[in-house]
Amino acid sequence: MNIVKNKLNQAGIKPTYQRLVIMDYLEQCGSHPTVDGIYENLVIKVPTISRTTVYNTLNLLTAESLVHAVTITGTEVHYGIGRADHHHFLCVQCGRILDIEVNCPLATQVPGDYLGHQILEVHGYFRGICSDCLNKNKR
Amino acid sequence: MNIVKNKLNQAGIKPTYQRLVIMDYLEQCGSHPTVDGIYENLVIKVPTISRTTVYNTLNLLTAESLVHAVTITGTEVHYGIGRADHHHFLCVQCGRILDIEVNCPLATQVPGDYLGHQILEVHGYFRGICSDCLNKNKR
DNA sequence: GTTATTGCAAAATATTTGCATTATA
DNA sequence: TATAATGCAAATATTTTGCAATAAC
Repeated sequence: MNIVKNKLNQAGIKPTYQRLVIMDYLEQCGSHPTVDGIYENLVIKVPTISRTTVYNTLNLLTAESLVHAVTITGTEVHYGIGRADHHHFLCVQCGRILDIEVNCPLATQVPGDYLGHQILEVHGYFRGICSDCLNKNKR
Repeated sequence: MNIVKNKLNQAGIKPTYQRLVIMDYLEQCGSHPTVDGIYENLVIKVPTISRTTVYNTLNLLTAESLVHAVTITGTEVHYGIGRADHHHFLCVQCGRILDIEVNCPLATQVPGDYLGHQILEVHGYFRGICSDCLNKNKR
């Protein structure tokens, strides 16, 4: 929890209790939860927490690049720890989002130039069926 | 307009007047409009058209791969003509979405395998400032 | 003429905003 | 204690759904 506090301090973000638990949950859960997923998990331990604060906090943390937003489903936004210096895989069967590493020619030189356009970010969204679901389907 | 009609017929989709004008608009407009953008443009010429029909039609055309959905903004869904066999660039200044061609190692072998996960689709989302906006900024 | 499509209204879902209360440094 | 963050309620935005009227072949 102190590590999380330091991260917020270093980014110049006031480490309130709510921000600490939200950031800590993101680090611990090991997946890419939605606002509602985060809220539903935290409200058990912190009954006074509100969806508004979860929204506020994630917008702030995203702006400061402590977390990244994943819009691969097209419905709710999912959030992950750290900058989006990797890509994302959505399992269309179980809905899980996995981090994946790919060397995309343009991703490796961001920020870069493409036909006169200045590229600042690259997000690779991969859709398919994860290995767990493939195994379940075989049985 | 007859070309559009043939496309729908070939896909086994009944070519109603609404579907024809929606598909035709997508082909003609040369950009990636939202449902609302399509609706607002068409309702001038076709006052009886409804948002529901635009939603219905785009969901159908997407399922049949005649159009592709672009979720790069994280808010509304944008739509483009044809399969998503290319990637997309969002200008964060003017909001325009451009098609771009990139040879991503994984994209070139879709469907493919990545660490046991079966990849069916790849969507590359690039964010930055388009050449037009860069030029405007210089002046 | 039968079946599928359209379009209205309402519902469902996701996110933002206004503002009074509360907690932080 | 002054300022910023929280959290409730309401508003906004996007998309889906139920169903009666309509159009397609």
